[in-house]
Amino acid sequence: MSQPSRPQGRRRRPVDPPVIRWAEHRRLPTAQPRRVSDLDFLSRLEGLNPDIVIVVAFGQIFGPELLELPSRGCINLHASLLPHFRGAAPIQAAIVAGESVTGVTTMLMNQGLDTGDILLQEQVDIGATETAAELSPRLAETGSDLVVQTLELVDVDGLERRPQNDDEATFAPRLDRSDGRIDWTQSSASVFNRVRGLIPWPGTWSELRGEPTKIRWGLPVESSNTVEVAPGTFLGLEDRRLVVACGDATVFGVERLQRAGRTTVDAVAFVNGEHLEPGERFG
RNA sequence: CGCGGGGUGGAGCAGUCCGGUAGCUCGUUGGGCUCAUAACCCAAAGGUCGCAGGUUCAAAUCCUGCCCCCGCAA
Repeated sequence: MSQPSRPQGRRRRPVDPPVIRWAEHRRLPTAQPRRVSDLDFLSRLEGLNPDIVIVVAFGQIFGPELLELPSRGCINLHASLLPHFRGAAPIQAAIVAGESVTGVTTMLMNQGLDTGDILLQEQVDIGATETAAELSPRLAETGSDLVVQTLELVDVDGLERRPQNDDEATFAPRLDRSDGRIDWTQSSASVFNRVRGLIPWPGTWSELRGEPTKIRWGLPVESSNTVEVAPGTFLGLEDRRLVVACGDATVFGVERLQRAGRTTVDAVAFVNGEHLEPGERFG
């Protein structure tokens, strides 16, 4: 069961979610309810008389009828160490926040947003330069193991449920394109966390000469030029990096960037092609 | 038929509206300068202007068709 197939890509063709393709390939029954509260869908599910329902990255809110349908409840795998980073984008939020550790959690679902009692939890380290694109599959791997463990414990009634401490809750709301806008007044470390946390989507960008320019990759660099200039100011090319002033007297070295409609290029090519001069500002 | 941008020496781009010798910043090669250099100076090589057809005395530029890449959108 997954979300309805939605138009995707440049041609706007409806594309089946991967889970649906996987299941159909194996001749397994599928369902793609527009809303899980649909009566048709609920009655179909009821007919299966499920013991348990496993939910991973599904994106729809479950109503009480559905939550109470399986005899042993609905279990959700969430890609964070709850109660931290409740919500739609926990992986990205952990990186953007500069965390060095995150993890996966299985919980017994209730009506709140990722507020159910915790069943099992496992930590996963975040690499110092790791991107969300790299961390996601690692969490998926650990998470799938955790789901299996959880089910094994359910089988022998060996699960303990631990309520979440709501006072420690933080939130990771659904991302959109505006989250990718770089705030150069932040430190270069924060800029870096955003750049790597939002790969591959929505990506980070900044305005240059009135047009959005994607900042594909870069690193905080040593400040050889601590002069007081406005954040976002292009300081020059250093070590093949496009050096931009950030907050707290730090500087960020952009390595790859992309203008709208153009391909991604390295910093040297960008400066050559755009005839970018020191003093120009990103914003 | 979702909206839009692009394809020009090895790289990134300008030139296309308004047809008339292929241009810029780099890179490469050779030479010079220097204690030395990725710095500086001089010179050179390197391009079927995505493909095909059409219009024209003349097409990167105008017209038609096709191929490929990308941004937005999810």
